[in-house]
Amino acid sequence: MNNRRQNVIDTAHKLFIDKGYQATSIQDILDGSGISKGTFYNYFPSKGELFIAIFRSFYTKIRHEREKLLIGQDSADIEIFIRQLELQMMVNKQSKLLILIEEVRVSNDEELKQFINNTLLLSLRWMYNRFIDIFGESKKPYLLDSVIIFHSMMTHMNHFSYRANPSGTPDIQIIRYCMNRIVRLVNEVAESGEQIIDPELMDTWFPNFTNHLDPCHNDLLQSTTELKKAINKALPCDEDRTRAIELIDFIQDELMQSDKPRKFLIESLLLTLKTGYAPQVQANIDTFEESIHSCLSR
Amino acid sequence: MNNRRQNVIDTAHKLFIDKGYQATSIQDILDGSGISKGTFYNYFPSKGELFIAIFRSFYTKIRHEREKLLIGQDSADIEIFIRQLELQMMVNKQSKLLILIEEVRVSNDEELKQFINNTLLLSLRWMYNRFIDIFGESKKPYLLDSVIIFHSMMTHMNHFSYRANPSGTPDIQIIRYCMNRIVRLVNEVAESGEQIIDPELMDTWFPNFTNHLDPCHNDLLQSTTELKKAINKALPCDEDRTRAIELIDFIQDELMQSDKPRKFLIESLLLTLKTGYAPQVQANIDTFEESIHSCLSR
DNA sequence: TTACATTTATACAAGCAGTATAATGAAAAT
DNA sequence: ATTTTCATTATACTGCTTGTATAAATGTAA
Repeated sequence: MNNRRQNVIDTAHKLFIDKGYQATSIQDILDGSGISKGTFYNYFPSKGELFIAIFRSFYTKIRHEREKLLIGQDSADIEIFIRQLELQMMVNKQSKLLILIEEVRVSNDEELKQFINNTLLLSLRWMYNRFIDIFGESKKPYLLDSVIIFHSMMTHMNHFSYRANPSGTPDIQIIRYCMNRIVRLVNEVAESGEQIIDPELMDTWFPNFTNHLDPCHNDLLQSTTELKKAINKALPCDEDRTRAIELIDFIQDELMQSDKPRKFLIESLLLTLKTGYAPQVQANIDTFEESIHSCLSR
Repeated sequence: MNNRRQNVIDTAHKLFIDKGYQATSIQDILDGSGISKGTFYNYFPSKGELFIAIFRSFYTKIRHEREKLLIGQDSADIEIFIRQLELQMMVNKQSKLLILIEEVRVSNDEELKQFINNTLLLSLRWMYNRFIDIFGESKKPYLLDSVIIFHSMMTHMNHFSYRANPSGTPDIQIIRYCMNRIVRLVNEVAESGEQIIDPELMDTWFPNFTNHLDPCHNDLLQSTTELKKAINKALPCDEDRTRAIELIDFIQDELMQSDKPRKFLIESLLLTLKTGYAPQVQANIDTFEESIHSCLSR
């Protein structure tokens, strides 16, 4: 039953937080959740996949909430971006995801390492795109450098601030501090023309996301982003728009996160989307549908 | 024989670089260096201690070379600091120390983790003191924030630049890029008065370096630094000065790195120092001698 | 040659991830 | 009502890990 499986996930998550991923043996998880070894390996093919299951649930949640904050807002508004970051930090703090990732990022499990690596890169790419929204296309050549610096700044200031005073500095203060720094930094490097890493190279960092994993996922990401942008422009800011975005997010998730995407679900939602909500963005929906079908027929 | 032991260290270092620390089993090291298990545990009490042995040799080297660059120079000169950073990056790159540390920093071995942690903090503290040299005492309240940002910036830009183009951006370019950023940043936060972490708190981050490890080491560090500063001021920039600094460094190392500091060596060197080289800095030498004796009589 | 230290080979303990299998139980289909 | 199906359990097993223990072999210096 799914309830039992979820219980194992929760128990393992607690144990991982308490003792660390490596230090938690499968036996610990069995004892903690009261199941047998057979059942465990019936639920998860390996300890690494269990971790991925934990991680995926939180990360999917973050992605959704994060996009929700953007609906109907000006994507160039820094305050929205700050709210998105705040949300991320909150989820990370409560689930201790970042601490666990640090540990797993260098574990023995090659598959797990690559998964984490990809997720971090995706997170970086999201931030890069948001920086383009905020600082404008003209600053593009300097925004990958800036994002890398911003990300590392946030991570480390957060780490040491927590260490200096566990109950101390509120997240928002660190975010604003880093944001103040990076705004100046972007203008500075744009003016002096200093560039270390060409953003074009970022795509080459996704080794198996674009290669061994279905290339269609890439198309899907592309068309989803485009479609959402179009909808945000075309539709007024109301319930319909919100619903449409939610539909699209659900379809994307089902296709990318699930092993066996439920075709009937997707077909139905797509129909709703086409007829009900968004006749104005027909072209984008067509592209979207195309990439969906190429995903389904892999 | 010491030669055999060193051979084991070298072999292990190679294996660690190739396969990673965790993935390298002791059996691999035995096979690689052609010794038996008994001999291994005769040389090193554990795999973790072997790692520390590897690490320590490189880090000691870095510390020495780094200080040598400062002899007879203006400690506020940014160019000297840049040269010191360049040196560090070179040694790290060639020995892949940083990559290994990343892995070990989150391993199961609690003792090893703490050792690495301490070393990183020492490195941060060194950088903080150098920042005080460079930016002046007046900027002190903002320099810990700045150092944390600078350090994380360097690490990550280096990481991603290597990833984007392994044979690419030379170290010096990244260092200068980060240095340009941080100079502006320091002035910026000093002007606006934004502070996240109070530098006073840094000392509380050394859990067992100041506690379970001899407190005398702290005194020793203090008096060594003071003495070297005094010598740099008092003596002309010649061979005598260089020799004196080298003597001091050797004594400090022998006391802090060796399990059984060779008392006769230290006594002898101290005498040389007192009579031969530095009669002008008697006061400092007295303090130095005091902390040496408190270290020896622990 | 004798005495001592180092090294080797090997067996061992306790732990790990993951596989395999026979027995149990309970719901579902006939 | 009986049989089939399927998840679950307990347990034994493989092959790996770090680290300990020990007797035999080797070298080395007095």
